Amino acid sequence: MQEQKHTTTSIYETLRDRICLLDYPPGTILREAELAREFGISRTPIRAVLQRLEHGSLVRVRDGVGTIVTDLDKDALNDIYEMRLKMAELIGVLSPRKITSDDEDIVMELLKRAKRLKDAYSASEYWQINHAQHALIADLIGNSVLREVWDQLYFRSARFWYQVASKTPDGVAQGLVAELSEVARALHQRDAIAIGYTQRNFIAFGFARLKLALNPEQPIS
Amino acid sequence: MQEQKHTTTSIYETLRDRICLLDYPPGTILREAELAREFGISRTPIRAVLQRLEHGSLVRVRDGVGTIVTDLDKDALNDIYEMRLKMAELIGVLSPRKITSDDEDIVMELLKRAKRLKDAYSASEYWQINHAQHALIADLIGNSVLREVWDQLYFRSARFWYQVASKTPDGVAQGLVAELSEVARALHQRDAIAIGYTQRNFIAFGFARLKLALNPEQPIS
DNA sequence: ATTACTATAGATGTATACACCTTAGATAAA
DNA sequence: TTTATCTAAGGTGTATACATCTATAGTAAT
Repeated sequence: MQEQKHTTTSIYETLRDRICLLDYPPGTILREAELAREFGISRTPIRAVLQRLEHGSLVRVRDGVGTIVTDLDKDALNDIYEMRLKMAELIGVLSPRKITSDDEDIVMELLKRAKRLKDAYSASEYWQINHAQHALIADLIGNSVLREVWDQLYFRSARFWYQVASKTPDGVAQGLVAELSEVARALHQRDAIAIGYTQRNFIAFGFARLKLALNPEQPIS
Repeated sequence: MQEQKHTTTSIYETLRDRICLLDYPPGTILREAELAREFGISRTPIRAVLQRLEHGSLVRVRDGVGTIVTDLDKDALNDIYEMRLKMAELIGVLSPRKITSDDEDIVMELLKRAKRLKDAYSASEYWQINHAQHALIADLIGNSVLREVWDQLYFRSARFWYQVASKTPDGVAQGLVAELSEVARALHQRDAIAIGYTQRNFIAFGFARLKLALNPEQPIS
């Protein structure tokens, strides 16, 4: 179909984003032959990509059936968020890299975009800003292992958070502005620990909203 | 060669252990065709195994060259141990599973074996006891994400520790007895947090010995 | 009507031929 | 002697045919 511009990494990112953006909702069955046709390559490199996605717990490959986009039960969701909270606290502790004024510039630009988002919400724009913020903070992490874990957990939880976001756009846009404002302040003070705690708090906030959205019948007991 | 008893998972574990036990030292080049011949299968499933090992950072696949067993520079080693210390502290915090008397029985058995090891050292026996202890503690971890990270970091650092162990067998055998004794006491008191802190301390102790072994010229400043 | 079995369609798993990439050694020019 | 280039050997990457597994729908027996 396409002009062979695809590399395995780009295909990986494409499929990962489709899963995170719920183009492939949980339970979707991906077929290797179908994907191979779409990207104009054979099944072999597609299989490598799917194995990589499986390693990130985004899909499960089942012999004779297909590659199924994973779902998260309440326990798994709890485990992921519990860990994200703890990892956030480590960001500023494990020898982060030095914060520069370039970092400030980037986050100020994102803040502008987020403020515009409050007036005119766009799901894809929200996603992109979120992504850019994540990339910025991940880049501050000095410890390579922590960065890997931080990254994986972000993509593992993204789509469930995104599901909530699309339901209450006003609230999340406002939340994003608040988050970026705090990050901007912390960057200005060159305070990496504050960055981590900011992340911790907004992850906790997001988790609370997520639980509320998933159990709408149960008020906070 | 073999009678096709191999499954991809068993081959993965075989190669992983060969790397950890330094049968394949860092820098070793693994060739897909060679491995395929050894296990009596084609290159295709071998490639899947090697990709899995690459995800665990035990090898790097280089086009046109081969699959190279990774080495660790000082920074990477630091990052891994820094994280292991922090993960250990979380073991007892993130809702561990209930400790039973079965756990006690297992560790007491391991302790007996470790004590015998002090008289007659055997590298493979040391390795097996260490493995069993790791499996026992990993099984106590309630949070599935933490368990994954804990597991991966264990295998990622194992061979470097093992390298030191083979040089000073007496010290490590004695250290293993001390570690298992503390674990036994913590298990007896049903104190999961103590388990985590015990692990943290022995990891720190091991890291100090590791650094000493890697920089023998530099005394502790 | 229900249940157990069977056949079949379609998916992933595997084997293999070929394409492309990397590197070392040979070779020729300076 | 040194250096630059070329060539060939041997590695991983890809395409494709075939083997095997799974689930479903149809069919026959109870």
